[in-house]
Amino acid sequence: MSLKKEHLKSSNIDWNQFMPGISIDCVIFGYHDKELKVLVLEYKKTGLFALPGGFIKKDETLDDAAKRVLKERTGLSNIYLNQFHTFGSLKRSDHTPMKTVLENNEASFDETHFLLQRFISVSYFALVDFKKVEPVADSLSDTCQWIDINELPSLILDHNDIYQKAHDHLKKSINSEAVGLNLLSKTFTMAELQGLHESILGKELNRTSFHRKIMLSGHLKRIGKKKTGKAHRSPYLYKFIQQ
Amino acid sequence: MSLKKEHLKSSNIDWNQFMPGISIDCVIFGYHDKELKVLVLEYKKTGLFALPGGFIKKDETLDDAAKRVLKERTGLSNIYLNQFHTFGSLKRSDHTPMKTVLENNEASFDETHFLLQRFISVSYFALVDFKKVEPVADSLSDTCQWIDINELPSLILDHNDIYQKAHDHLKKSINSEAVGLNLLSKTFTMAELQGLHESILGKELNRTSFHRKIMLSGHLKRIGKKKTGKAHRSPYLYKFIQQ
DNA sequence: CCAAAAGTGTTTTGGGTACACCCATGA
DNA sequence: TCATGGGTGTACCCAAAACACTTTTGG
Repeated sequence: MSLKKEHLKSSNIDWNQFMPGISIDCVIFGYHDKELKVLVLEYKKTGLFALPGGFIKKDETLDDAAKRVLKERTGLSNIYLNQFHTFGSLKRSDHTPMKTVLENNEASFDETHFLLQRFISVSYFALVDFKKVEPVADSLSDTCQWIDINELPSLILDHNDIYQKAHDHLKKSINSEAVGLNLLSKTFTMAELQGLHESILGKELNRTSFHRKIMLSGHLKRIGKKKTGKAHRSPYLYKFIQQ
Repeated sequence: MSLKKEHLKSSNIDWNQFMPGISIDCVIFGYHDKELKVLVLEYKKTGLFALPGGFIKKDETLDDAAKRVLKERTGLSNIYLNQFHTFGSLKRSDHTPMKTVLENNEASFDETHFLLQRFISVSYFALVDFKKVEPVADSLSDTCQWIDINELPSLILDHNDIYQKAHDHLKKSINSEAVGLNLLSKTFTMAELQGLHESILGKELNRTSFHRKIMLSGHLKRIGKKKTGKAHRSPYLYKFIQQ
Protein backbone atom coordinates (compact mmCIF):
# COMPACT_ATOMS: atom_id res chain seq x y z
CA MET A 1 0.00 0.00 0.00
CA SER A 2 2.64 2.51 1.04
CA LEU A 3 4.82 0.86 -1.58
CA LYS A 4 2.23 1.72 -4.20
CA LYS A 5 2.11 5.32 -3.04
CA GLU A 6 5.91 5.54 -3.08
CA HIS A 7 5.84 4.29 -6.61
CA LEU A 8 3.56 7.15 -7.54
CA LYS A 9 5.56 9.86 -5.79
CA SER A 10 5.97 12.57 -8.37
CA SER A 11 9.60 13.39 -7.64
CA ASN A 12 10.54 9.74 -8.22
CA ILE A 13 8.87 9.56 -11.59
CA ASP A 14 10.94 9.45 -14.75
CA TRP A 15 8.83 11.87 -16.74
CA ASN A 16 10.91 11.14 -19.80
CA GLN A 17 9.22 7.78 -20.28
CA PHE A 18 5.99 9.54 -21.28
CA MET A 19 4.89 11.18 -24.50
CA PRO A 20 4.94 14.95 -24.01
CA GLY A 21 1.88 17.10 -24.53
CA ILE A 22 -0.71 14.32 -24.26
CA SER A 23 -2.55 13.30 -21.14
CA ILE A 24 -5.35 10.92 -20.36
CA ASP A 25 -8.27 11.90 -18.17
CA CYS A 26 -10.78 9.43 -16.81
CA VAL A 27 -14.35 9.88 -15.71
CA ILE A 28 -14.86 6.83 -13.51
CA PHE A 29 -18.49 6.10 -12.70
CA GLY A 30 -19.69 3.99 -9.79
CA TYR A 31 -23.13 3.36 -8.32
CA HIS A 32 -23.86 3.05 -4.62
CA ASP A 33 -26.66 3.87 -2.27
CA LYS A 34 -28.97 4.75 -5.15
CA GLU A 35 -26.59 7.42 -6.34
CA LEU A 36 -24.34 7.72 -9.34
CA LYS A 37 -20.83 8.75 -8.30
CA VAL A 38 -17.58 9.81 -9.92
CA LEU A 39 -14.00 9.40 -8.67
CA VAL A 40 -12.44 12.80 -7.99
CA LEU A 41 -8.94 13.70 -6.76
CA GLU A 42 -8.29 16.43 -4.25
CA TYR A 43 -4.81 17.94 -4.40
CA LYS A 44 -3.02 18.35 -1.11
CA LYS A 45 -3.47 21.63 0.76
CA THR A 46 -4.90 23.42 -2.25
CA GLY A 47 -8.64 22.85 -2.26
CA LEU A 48 -8.29 22.01 -5.95
CA PHE A 49 -10.25 19.10 -7.42
CA ALA A 50 -9.56 17.19 -10.61
CA LEU A 51 -10.43 14.08 -12.54
CA PRO A 52 -7.86 11.29 -12.20
CA GLY A 53 -5.49 11.18 -15.12
CA GLY A 54 -2.14 10.07 -16.35
CA PHE A 55 0.22 9.92 -19.28
CA ILE A 56 1.09 7.62 -22.15
CA LYS A 57 4.32 5.66 -22.14
CA LYS A 58 6.31 5.99 -25.33
CA ASP A 59 5.87 2.31 -26.22
CA GLU A 60 2.32 1.94 -24.95
CA THR A 61 -1.00 1.91 -26.76
CA LEU A 62 -3.42 4.71 -25.97
CA ASP A 63 -6.00 2.24 -24.69
CA ASP A 64 -3.38 0.39 -22.63
CA ALA A 65 -2.36 3.66 -21.02
CA ALA A 66 -5.97 4.28 -20.05
CA LYS A 67 -6.23 0.77 -18.58
CA ARG A 68 -3.06 1.33 -16.60
CA VAL A 69 -4.30 4.65 -15.20
CA LEU A 70 -7.58 3.00 -14.23
CA LYS A 71 -5.75 0.19 -12.49
CA GLU A 72 -3.60 2.66 -10.57
CA ARG A 73 -6.69 4.46 -9.28
CA THR A 74 -9.07 1.59 -8.65
CA GLY A 75 -6.91 -1.53 -8.35
CA LEU A 76 -9.08 -3.16 -11.01
CA SER A 77 -8.25 -4.80 -14.31
CA ASN A 78 -10.77 -5.73 -16.98
CA ILE A 79 -12.62 -2.47 -16.58
CA TYR A 80 -15.24 -1.31 -19.03
CA LEU A 81 -13.56 1.61 -20.74
CA ASN A 82 -14.64 3.88 -23.54
CA GLN A 83 -12.81 6.72 -25.22
CA PHE A 84 -15.28 9.50 -25.87
CA HIS A 85 -13.51 12.74 -26.79
CA THR A 86 -10.21 14.56 -27.00
CA PHE A 87 -10.00 18.01 -25.47
CA GLY A 88 -7.62 20.62 -26.80
CA SER A 89 -8.86 24.07 -25.87
CA LEU A 90 -6.44 26.75 -24.76
CA LYS A 91 -8.15 26.72 -21.36
CA ARG A 92 -5.90 23.69 -20.86
CA SER A 93 -2.81 25.91 -21.04
CA ASP A 94 -3.52 27.70 -17.78
CA HIS A 95 -0.72 26.49 -15.50
CA THR A 96 -1.76 28.28 -12.33
CA PRO A 97 -3.60 25.32 -10.78
CA MET A 98 -0.71 22.93 -11.36
CA LYS A 99 1.79 25.49 -10.08
CA THR A 100 -0.25 25.79 -6.91
CA VAL A 101 -0.16 22.02 -6.54
CA LEU A 102 3.60 21.81 -7.11
CA GLU A 103 4.35 24.70 -4.77
CA ASN A 104 2.62 22.78 -2.02
CA ASN A 105 4.27 19.47 -2.75
CA GLU A 106 7.70 19.70 -4.34
CA ALA A 107 10.85 21.00 -2.67
CA SER A 108 11.66 22.79 -5.88
CA PHE A 109 10.60 22.90 -9.49
CA ASP A 110 11.05 25.17 -12.46
CA GLU A 111 9.03 26.38 -15.40
CA THR A 112 10.16 23.42 -17.49
CA HIS A 113 8.58 20.84 -15.16
CA PHE A 114 6.82 18.11 -17.15
CA LEU A 115 3.48 18.97 -15.58
CA LEU A 116 3.75 22.61 -16.65
CA GLN A 117 3.23 22.13 -20.36
CA ARG A 118 0.15 22.29 -22.51
CA PHE A 119 -1.59 18.93 -22.64
CA ILE A 120 -4.11 17.66 -25.14
CA SER A 121 -6.36 15.35 -23.11
CA VAL A 122 -7.72 12.12 -24.51
CA SER A 123 -10.65 11.32 -22.26
CA TYR A 124 -12.20 8.01 -21.30
CA PHE A 125 -15.18 7.06 -19.27
CA ALA A 126 -15.14 3.92 -17.16
CA LEU A 127 -17.86 1.91 -15.46
CA VAL A 128 -16.82 0.03 -12.32
CA ASP A 129 -18.35 -2.01 -9.54
CA PHE A 130 -18.31 0.36 -6.57
CA LYS A 131 -17.85 -2.47 -4.10
CA LYS A 132 -14.67 -3.75 -5.72
CA VAL A 133 -12.88 -0.41 -5.89
CA GLU A 134 -10.36 0.92 -3.40
CA PRO A 135 -9.65 4.47 -4.54
CA VAL A 136 -5.93 5.27 -4.52
CA ALA A 137 -4.64 8.84 -4.51
CA ASP A 138 -1.39 9.77 -6.20
CA SER A 139 1.44 11.53 -4.38
CA LEU A 140 0.19 14.98 -5.32
CA SER A 141 -3.28 14.27 -3.94
CA ASP A 142 -4.69 13.71 -0.48
CA THR A 143 -7.63 11.74 -1.59
CA CYS A 144 -9.25 10.00 -4.47
CA GLN A 145 -12.85 9.66 -3.50
CA TRP A 146 -16.34 9.01 -4.78
CA ILE A 147 -18.45 12.11 -5.24
CA ASP A 148 -22.15 12.13 -5.95
CA ILE A 149 -22.71 13.52 -9.44
CA ASN A 150 -25.18 16.00 -8.00
CA GLU A 151 -22.56 17.36 -5.62
CA LEU A 152 -19.61 17.75 -7.94
CA PRO A 153 -17.35 20.66 -6.97
CA SER A 154 -15.75 23.02 -9.43
CA LEU A 155 -12.89 21.14 -11.06
CA ILE A 156 -9.65 22.52 -12.48
CA LEU A 157 -9.23 23.58 -16.11
CA ASP A 158 -11.92 22.10 -18.36
CA HIS A 159 -12.55 19.03 -16.19
CA ASN A 160 -16.18 19.98 -15.61
CA ASP A 161 -16.68 20.03 -19.38
CA ILE A 162 -15.03 16.62 -19.60
CA TYR A 163 -17.33 15.22 -16.93
CA GLN A 164 -20.37 16.68 -18.66
CA LYS A 165 -19.51 15.13 -21.99
CA ALA A 166 -18.83 11.78 -20.32
CA HIS A 167 -22.22 11.86 -18.64
CA ASP A 168 -23.86 12.68 -21.96
CA HIS A 169 -22.21 9.63 -23.49
CA LEU A 170 -23.32 7.48 -20.58
CA LYS A 171 -26.92 8.61 -21.13
CA LYS A 172 -26.70 7.74 -24.80
CA SER A 173 -25.43 4.26 -24.04
CA ILE A 174 -28.10 3.57 -21.41
CA ASN A 175 -29.54 0.76 -23.52
CA SER A 176 -26.23 -1.09 -23.71
CA GLU A 177 -26.04 -4.09 -21.43
CA ALA A 178 -22.59 -2.77 -20.44
CA VAL A 179 -24.17 -0.17 -18.17
CA GLY A 180 -25.84 -2.55 -15.73
CA LEU A 181 -23.26 -5.28 -16.18
CA ASN A 182 -20.38 -3.09 -15.08
CA LEU A 183 -21.94 -0.72 -12.57
CA LEU A 184 -23.80 -3.30 -10.48
CA SER A 185 -22.71 -6.41 -8.60
CA LYS A 186 -23.03 -9.75 -10.35
CA THR A 187 -26.56 -10.17 -9.04
CA PHE A 188 -29.07 -7.45 -8.35
CA THR A 189 -32.78 -6.83 -8.09
CA MET A 190 -34.90 -5.25 -10.79
CA ALA A 191 -35.47 -2.25 -8.50
CA GLU A 192 -31.71 -1.73 -8.21
CA LEU A 193 -31.28 -1.81 -11.99
CA GLN A 194 -34.14 0.62 -12.41
CA GLY A 195 -32.66 2.92 -9.77
CA LEU A 196 -29.37 2.91 -11.68
CA HIS A 197 -31.08 3.84 -14.92
CA GLU A 198 -33.00 6.60 -13.16
CA SER A 199 -29.81 8.02 -11.67
CA ILE A 200 -28.10 8.07 -15.05
CA LEU A 201 -31.03 9.62 -16.89
CA GLY A 202 -31.96 11.95 -14.06
CA LYS A 203 -35.64 11.09 -14.25
CA GLU A 204 -38.07 8.52 -12.94
CA LEU A 205 -39.12 5.57 -15.05
CA ASN A 206 -42.34 3.60 -15.15
CA ARG A 207 -41.78 0.32 -13.30
CA THR A 208 -43.81 -2.02 -15.47
CA SER A 209 -42.58 -0.57 -18.73
CA PHE A 210 -39.00 -0.75 -17.51
CA HIS A 211 -39.46 -4.37 -16.50
CA ARG A 212 -40.85 -5.39 -19.85
CA LYS A 213 -38.25 -3.50 -21.86
CA ILE A 214 -35.35 -4.93 -19.90
CA MET A 215 -36.63 -8.51 -20.07
CA LEU A 216 -37.33 -8.23 -23.80
CA SER A 217 -33.72 -7.19 -24.41
CA GLY A 218 -32.80 -10.79 -23.58
CA HIS A 219 -29.64 -9.94 -21.65
CA LEU A 220 -31.06 -10.69 -18.21
CA LYS A 221 -31.68 -13.94 -16.43
CA ARG A 222 -33.66 -14.38 -13.21
CA ILE A 223 -31.82 -16.57 -10.77
CA GLY A 224 -33.69 -16.77 -7.46
CA LYS A 225 -35.15 -14.97 -4.51
CA LYS A 226 -33.32 -12.53 -2.35
CA LYS A 227 -33.67 -13.13 1.40
CA THR A 228 -34.04 -9.70 2.82
CA GLY A 229 -35.16 -10.45 6.38
CA LYS A 230 -37.68 -7.65 5.88
CA ALA A 231 -41.40 -8.12 5.94
CA HIS A 232 -43.36 -8.77 2.76
CA ARG A 233 -42.35 -10.53 -0.38
CA SER A 234 -38.65 -10.59 -1.19
CA PRO A 235 -37.43 -9.55 -4.66
CA TYR A 236 -35.89 -11.86 -7.23
CA LEU A 237 -32.23 -11.58 -8.14
CA TYR A 238 -31.11 -11.17 -11.73
CA LYS A 239 -27.81 -11.43 -13.54
CA PHE A 240 -26.62 -10.60 -17.03
CA ILE A 241 -26.23 -13.47 -19.45
CA GLN A 242 -22.65 -13.73 -20.65
CA GLN A 243 -22.57 -14.80 -24.25
CA MET B 1 -1.06 28.94 -56.20
CA SER B 2 2.62 28.13 -56.48
CA LEU B 3 3.04 30.44 -53.51
CA LYS B 4 0.73 28.21 -51.51
CA LYS B 5 2.70 25.13 -52.48
CA GLU B 6 5.97 26.83 -51.57
CA HIS B 7 4.48 27.61 -48.20
CA LEU B 8 3.79 23.92 -47.70
CA LYS B 9 7.20 22.69 -48.82
CA SER B 10 8.32 20.38 -46.06
CA SER B 11 11.94 21.51 -45.94
CA ASN B 12 10.77 25.08 -45.38
CA ILE B 13 8.54 24.21 -42.47
CA ASP B 14 9.54 25.17 -38.95
CA TRP B 15 8.54 21.91 -37.32
CA ASN B 16 9.26 23.42 -33.94
CA GLN B 17 6.06 25.45 -34.08
CA PHE B 18 4.00 22.25 -33.68
CA MET B 19 3.21 20.11 -30.67
CA PRO B 20 5.24 16.90 -30.91
CA GLY B 21 3.61 13.48 -30.93
CA ILE B 22 0.13 14.61 -31.95
CA SER B 23 -1.25 14.75 -35.44
CA ILE B 24 -4.61 15.45 -36.96
CA ASP B 25 -6.08 13.25 -39.67
CA CYS B 26 -9.12 14.20 -41.71
CA VAL B 27 -11.65 12.09 -43.53
CA ILE B 28 -13.12 14.58 -45.97
CA PHE B 29 -16.34 13.44 -47.62
CA GLY B 30 -17.75 14.80 -50.83
CA TYR B 31 -20.62 13.70 -53.07
CA HIS B 32 -20.56 13.79 -56.83
CA ASP B 33 -21.97 11.80 -59.70
CA LYS B 34 -24.14 9.70 -57.36
CA GLU B 35 -21.06 8.54 -55.48
CA LEU B 36 -19.68 9.28 -52.03
CA LYS B 37 -16.00 10.20 -52.20
CA VAL B 38 -13.11 10.83 -49.86
CA LEU B 39 -10.05 13.04 -50.33
CA VAL B 40 -6.89 10.92 -50.44
CA LEU B 41 -3.25 11.97 -50.82
CA GLU B 42 -0.79 10.07 -52.97
CA TYR B 43 2.84 10.51 -51.95
CA LYS B 44 5.28 11.24 -54.74
CA LYS B 45 6.96 8.29 -56.43
CA THR B 46 5.99 5.86 -53.71
CA GLY B 47 2.56 4.49 -54.56
CA LEU B 48 1.63 5.17 -50.95
CA PHE B 49 -1.79 6.61 -50.10
CA ALA B 50 -2.87 8.44 -46.97
CA LEU B 51 -5.58 10.60 -45.49
CA PRO B 52 -4.73 14.30 -45.43
CA GLY B 53 -3.45 15.43 -42.08
CA GLY B 54 -1.47 18.01 -40.20
CA PHE B 55 -0.20 19.16 -36.86
CA ILE B 56 -1.24 21.41 -34.02
CA LYS B 57 0.48 24.73 -33.44
CA LYS B 58 1.62 25.25 -29.89
CA ASP B 59 -0.79 28.13 -29.34
CA GLU B 60 -3.68 26.77 -31.36
CA THR B 61 -6.87 25.03 -30.32
CA LEU B 62 -7.31 21.44 -31.47
CA ASP B 63 -10.43 22.37 -33.42
CA ASP B 64 -8.71 25.39 -34.96
CA ALA B 65 -5.87 23.17 -36.11
CA ALA B 66 -8.37 20.88 -37.81
CA LYS B 67 -10.02 23.86 -39.51
CA ARG B 68 -6.64 25.08 -40.73
CA VAL B 69 -5.72 21.67 -42.15
CA LEU B 70 -9.06 21.51 -43.92
CA LYS B 71 -8.55 24.94 -45.40
CA GLU B 72 -5.09 23.99 -46.65
CA ARG B 73 -6.49 20.96 -48.48
CA THR B 74 -9.79 22.27 -49.79
CA GLY B 75 -9.45 26.05 -49.79
CA LEU B 76 -12.68 26.23 -47.80
CA SER B 77 -13.53 27.89 -44.52
CA ASN B 78 -16.70 27.30 -42.52
CA ILE B 79 -16.53 23.59 -43.11
CA TYR B 80 -18.70 21.15 -41.22
CA LEU B 81 -16.20 19.36 -38.97
CA ASN B 82 -16.60 16.72 -36.34
CA GLN B 83 -14.01 15.10 -34.12
CA PHE B 84 -14.85 11.41 -33.84
CA HIS B 85 -11.95 9.42 -32.38
CA THR B 86 -8.32 9.49 -31.34
CA PHE B 87 -6.08 6.70 -32.56
CA GLY B 88 -3.07 5.54 -30.59
CA SER B 89 -2.20 2.00 -31.56
CA LEU B 90 1.42 0.96 -31.96
CA LYS B 91 0.71 0.32 -35.64
CA ARG B 92 1.17 4.09 -35.82
CA SER B 93 4.85 3.72 -34.82
CA ASP B 94 5.87 2.00 -38.04
CA HIS B 95 8.08 4.57 -39.72
CA THR B 96 8.82 2.68 -42.92
CA PRO B 97 6.13 4.42 -45.02
CA MET B 98 7.25 7.90 -43.96
CA LYS B 99 10.92 7.01 -44.51
CA THR B 100 10.05 5.89 -48.02
CA VAL B 101 8.31 9.21 -48.58
CA LEU B 102 11.22 11.26 -47.24
CA GLU B 103 13.82 9.27 -49.17
CA ASN B 104 12.00 10.21 -52.36
CA ASN B 105 11.58 13.85 -51.48
CA GLU B 106 14.21 15.31 -49.19
CA ALA B 107 17.85 15.89 -50.04
CA SER B 108 18.74 14.54 -46.63
CA PHE B 109 17.09 13.72 -43.33
CA ASP B 110 17.98 11.79 -40.21
CA GLU B 111 16.23 9.55 -37.71
CA THR B 112 15.24 12.56 -35.61
CA HIS B 113 13.17 14.13 -38.39
CA PHE B 114 9.89 15.49 -37.00
CA LEU B 115 7.86 13.18 -39.20
CA LEU B 116 9.67 10.09 -37.87
CA GLN B 117 8.19 10.05 -34.40
CA ARG B 118 5.23 8.25 -32.97
CA PHE B 119 2.04 10.26 -33.43
CA ILE B 120 -1.24 9.96 -31.64
CA SER B 121 -3.84 10.95 -34.22
CA VAL B 122 -6.90 13.00 -33.37
CA SER B 123 -9.28 12.34 -36.24
CA TYR B 124 -12.00 14.48 -37.73
CA PHE B 125 -14.53 13.92 -40.44
CA ALA B 126 -15.60 16.76 -42.69
CA LEU B 127 -18.50 17.23 -45.07
CA VAL B 128 -17.88 19.53 -48.02
CA ASP B 129 -19.56 20.66 -51.20
CA PHE B 130 -17.69 18.77 -53.93
CA LYS B 131 -18.16 21.59 -56.41
CA LYS B 132 -16.51 24.21 -54.23
CA VAL B 133 -13.37 22.23 -53.45
CA GLU B 134 -10.04 22.47 -55.23
CA PRO B 135 -7.94 19.70 -53.74
CA VAL B 136 -4.41 20.88 -52.88
CA ALA B 137 -1.56 18.42 -52.40
CA ASP B 138 1.25 19.19 -49.97
CA SER B 139 4.90 19.18 -51.01
CA LEU B 140 5.36 15.53 -50.15
CA SER B 141 2.41 14.46 -52.29
CA ASP B 142 1.70 14.43 -56.01
CA THR B 143 -1.98 14.57 -55.69
CA CYS B 144 -4.84 15.12 -53.35
CA GLN B 145 -7.82 13.65 -55.11
CA TRP B 146 -11.34 12.42 -54.65
CA ILE B 147 -11.66 8.65 -54.47
CA ASP B 148 -14.92 6.74 -54.56
CA ILE B 149 -15.46 5.07 -51.20
CA ASN B 150 -15.98 1.76 -52.96
CA GLU B 151 -12.59 2.03 -54.63
CA LEU B 152 -10.40 3.08 -51.72
CA PRO B 153 -6.86 1.75 -52.01
CA SER B 154 -4.90 0.36 -49.11
CA LEU B 155 -3.77 3.34 -47.02
CA ILE B 156 -0.69 3.70 -44.83
CA LEU B 157 -0.62 2.80 -41.13
CA ASP B 158 -4.10 2.60 -39.64
CA HIS B 159 -5.67 5.05 -42.08
CA ASN B 160 -8.13 2.45 -43.37
CA ASP B 161 -9.35 1.95 -39.78
CA ILE B 162 -9.71 5.72 -39.44
CA TYR B 163 -11.76 5.92 -42.63
CA GLN B 164 -13.96 3.04 -41.52
CA LYS B 165 -14.76 4.65 -38.19
CA ALA B 166 -15.47 7.97 -39.89
CA HIS B 167 -17.91 6.29 -42.25
CA ASP B 168 -19.62 4.58 -39.30
CA HIS B 169 -20.08 7.98 -37.68
CA LEU B 170 -21.46 9.42 -40.89
CA LYS B 171 -24.02 6.62 -41.07
CA LYS B 172 -25.09 7.30 -37.51
CA SER B 173 -25.60 10.98 -38.21
CA ILE B 174 -27.59 10.38 -41.39
CA ASN B 175 -30.67 12.01 -39.86
CA SER B 176 -28.85 15.23 -39.10
CA GLU B 177 -29.66 18.03 -41.49
CA ALA B 178 -25.91 18.66 -41.61
CA VAL B 179 -25.43 15.74 -43.97
CA GLY B 180 -27.46 17.08 -46.86
CA LEU B 181 -26.75 20.71 -46.06
CA ASN B 182 -23.00 20.30 -46.34
CA LEU B 183 -22.58 17.60 -48.98
CA LEU B 184 -24.96 19.01 -51.59
CA SER B 185 -25.18 22.32 -53.41
CA LYS B 186 -27.49 24.97 -52.03
CA THR B 187 -30.35 23.63 -54.11
CA PHE B 188 -30.95 20.04 -55.13
CA THR B 189 -33.68 17.67 -56.16
CA MET B 190 -35.29 15.12 -53.87
CA ALA B 191 -33.77 12.35 -56.00
CA GLU B 192 -30.31 13.79 -55.40
CA LEU B 193 -30.83 13.90 -51.66
CA GLN B 194 -32.12 10.34 -51.67
CA GLY B 195 -29.13 9.22 -53.76
CA LEU B 196 -26.82 10.78 -51.20
CA HIS B 197 -28.53 8.96 -48.34
CA GLU B 198 -28.36 5.71 -50.27
CA SER B 199 -24.64 6.15 -50.94
CA ILE B 200 -23.93 6.77 -47.28
CA LEU B 201 -26.04 3.90 -46.01
CA GLY B 202 -25.04 1.55 -48.81
CA LYS B 203 -28.61 0.46 -49.46
CA GLU B 204 -31.62 1.52 -51.45
CA LEU B 205 -34.43 3.46 -49.84
CA ASN B 206 -38.12 3.57 -50.57
CA ARG B 207 -38.87 6.76 -52.48
CA THR B 208 -42.23 7.67 -50.98
CA SER B 209 -41.20 6.89 -47.42
CA PHE B 210 -38.02 8.88 -47.87
CA HIS B 211 -39.96 11.82 -49.24
CA ARG B 212 -42.41 11.86 -46.36
CA LYS B 213 -39.76 11.45 -43.70
CA ILE B 214 -37.57 14.21 -45.08
CA MET B 215 -40.45 16.66 -45.46
CA LEU B 216 -41.77 15.92 -41.96
CA SER B 217 -38.36 16.79 -40.51
CA GLY B 218 -39.17 20.39 -41.39
CA HIS B 219 -35.67 21.33 -42.50
CA LEU B 220 -36.45 21.41 -46.20
CA LYS B 221 -38.17 23.99 -48.33
CA ARG B 222 -39.33 23.51 -51.90
CA ILE B 223 -38.33 26.44 -54.06
CA GLY B 224 -39.20 25.83 -57.70
CA LYS B 225 -38.87 23.68 -60.74
CA LYS B 226 -35.63 22.59 -62.30
CA LYS B 227 -35.35 23.09 -66.06
CA THR B 228 -33.70 19.96 -67.31
CA GLY B 229 -34.25 20.24 -71.02
CA LYS B 230 -35.11 16.56 -70.90
CA ALA B 231 -38.46 15.12 -71.72
CA HIS B 232 -41.10 14.54 -69.06
CA ARG B 233 -41.83 16.46 -65.93
CA SER B 234 -38.92 18.28 -64.34
CA PRO B 235 -38.20 17.86 -60.66
CA TYR B 236 -38.62 20.52 -57.99
CA LEU B 237 -35.61 22.03 -56.31
CA TYR B 238 -35.26 22.08 -52.54
CA LYS B 239 -33.02 23.88 -50.11
CA PHE B 240 -32.41 23.62 -46.40
CA ILE B 241 -34.06 26.18 -44.18
CA GLN B 242 -31.47 28.19 -42.29
CA GLN B 243 -32.73 29.00 -38.84
C1' DC C 1 -49.78 10.34 -75.11
C1' DC C 2 -45.80 8.75 -72.43
C1' DA C 3 -42.78 8.45 -68.78
C1' DA C 4 -40.62 10.77 -65.12
C1' DA C 5 -41.66 13.28 -60.96
C1' DA C 6 -44.56 14.38 -57.10
C1' DG C 7 -47.70 13.43 -53.78
C1' DT C 8 -51.47 10.94 -50.98
C1' DG C 9 -53.88 7.23 -48.57
C1' DT C 10 -53.55 3.25 -46.10
C1' DT C 11 -51.48 -0.41 -43.58
C1' DT C 12 -48.07 -2.67 -40.88
C1' DT C 13 -44.45 -2.97 -37.69
C1' DG C 14 -41.92 -1.96 -33.65
C1' DG C 15 -40.40 0.67 -29.67
C1' DG C 16 -41.69 3.20 -25.91
C1' DT C 17 -44.87 4.67 -22.48
C1' DA C 18 -48.97 4.69 -19.41
C1' DC C 19 -52.08 2.52 -16.58
C1' DA C 20 -55.22 -0.76 -14.63
C1' DC C 21 -55.18 -4.88 -12.54
C1' DC C 22 -53.92 -9.45 -10.70
C1' DC C 23 -50.82 -12.76 -8.40
C1' DA C 24 -47.25 -14.12 -4.87
C1' DT C 25 -45.39 -14.07 -0.48
C1' DG C 26 -43.26 -13.44 4.04
C1' DA C 27 -43.69 -12.05 8.61
C1' DT D 1 -53.92 -9.67 6.07
C1' DC D 2 -51.35 -6.41 4.00
C1' DA D 3 -47.67 -4.03 2.02
C1' DT D 4 -44.26 -4.89 -1.13
C1' DG D 5 -42.51 -7.16 -5.25
C1' DG D 6 -43.48 -9.41 -9.64
C1' DG D 7 -46.00 -9.87 -13.80
C1' DT D 8 -49.70 -9.46 -17.67
C1' DG D 9 -53.11 -7.31 -20.71
C1' DT D 10 -54.43 -3.51 -23.06
C1' DA D 11 -54.23 0.83 -25.10
C1' DC D 12 -51.95 4.75 -27.03
C1' DC D 13 -48.45 7.33 -29.52
C1' DC D 14 -45.10 7.82 -32.88
C1' DA D 15 -41.63 7.03 -36.39
C1' DA D 16 -40.47 4.27 -40.07
C1' DA D 17 -41.31 1.43 -43.78
C1' DA D 18 -44.00 -0.85 -47.55
C1' DC D 19 -47.16 -0.55 -51.18
C1' DA D 20 -50.86 0.90 -54.12
C1' DC D 21 -52.52 4.50 -56.44
C1' DT D 22 -53.32 9.26 -58.43
C1' DT D 23 -51.93 13.63 -60.28
C1' DT D 24 -48.85 16.72 -62.72
C1' DT D 25 -46.26 18.02 -66.56
C1' DG D 26 -42.52 18.61 -70.39
C1' DG D 27 -41.81 17.39 -74.73
